[in-house]
Amino acid sequence: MTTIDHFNLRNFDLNLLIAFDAMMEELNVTRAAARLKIQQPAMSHSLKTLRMLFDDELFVRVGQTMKPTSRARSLASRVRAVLQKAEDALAFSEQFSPLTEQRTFRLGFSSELEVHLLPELMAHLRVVAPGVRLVARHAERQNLHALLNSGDIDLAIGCFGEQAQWQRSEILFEEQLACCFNPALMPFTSPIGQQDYLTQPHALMSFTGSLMGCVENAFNRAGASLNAVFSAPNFLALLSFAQHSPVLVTLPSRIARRYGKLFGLVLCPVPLQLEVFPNSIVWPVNADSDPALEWLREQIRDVNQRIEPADVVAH
DNA sequence: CAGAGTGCTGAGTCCGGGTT
DNA sequence: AACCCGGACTCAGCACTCTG
Repeated sequence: MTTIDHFNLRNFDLNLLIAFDAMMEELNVTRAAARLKIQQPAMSHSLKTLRMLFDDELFVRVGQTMKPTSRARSLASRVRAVLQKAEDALAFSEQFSPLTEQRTFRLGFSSELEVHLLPELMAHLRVVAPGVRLVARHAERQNLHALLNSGDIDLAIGCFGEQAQWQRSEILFEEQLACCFNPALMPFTSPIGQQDYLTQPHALMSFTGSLMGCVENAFNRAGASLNAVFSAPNFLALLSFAQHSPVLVTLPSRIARRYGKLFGLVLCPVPLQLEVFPNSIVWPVNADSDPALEWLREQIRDVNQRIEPADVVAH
């Protein structure tokens, strides 16, 4: 491999080569300037510098055109080759090959997505990328930034609220709430009326230690308050509780639909106009250029779409 | 008269010296 | 070693002059 004299290159403005190439293309200072999106005097200044550096006129005015000198003509092909190589180098990006890649991804999931999305995602990855391994971590609003910041996870999926400036995110799906109850223990049938919904005892998911958890603001904005008697960070505990007690469980509609029946519960829409909860893929900005993570985000979108194409609970 | 070249200016960047 | 500051330098644009 040949060495590069960085000191000499440091003192040579490589933009001058671009100006030279544009002049060779246009043979006109004004048009060459327009090509580089600069004003004609700036191009003229560059030409003056090039003339000084190469100790040659390079282009001489003959009537209405600028004729290249023999020195300029001999430089032209070499300058073009340099610029072409630079362009190729900048356009190059590392390719990611799912079938041959050996890599461990570390993903953060909110608790419901751990069971709802992760198994299907892993099953899918085993087929399309057999060399890929996955380490799942539990991620919630409270620890998301720390996990991403420390590099403990490559990306996270869930309902996390506002992202930091050094993070990127894309909405994967918008979640609605639904409720479940054991019809044998409750004095009504599905669909439940608003009055019953607001007065009956409730169990909710919460990661904050409060009874209402992250849905509290949504209910406040809807002008409603629930009679919350139980909260847990795990939806299985809520469903199991509702199986044995006369209580309403309000939780993400995907979870309610998929697991409610397993606990002998009936599903019904929440009889309130509540906002939706955006669930996003979140990753650090510095992972933007990683083709493997870009590929993984695409797989997550695909798997999510396959699991639940239309995530709607009818009101 | 169209287009190239020049002088001047402002904005941005670099760099070296002083200070903490 | 890190930070700050002021002077020097670079670059591009404006206004104008020059030239073929």
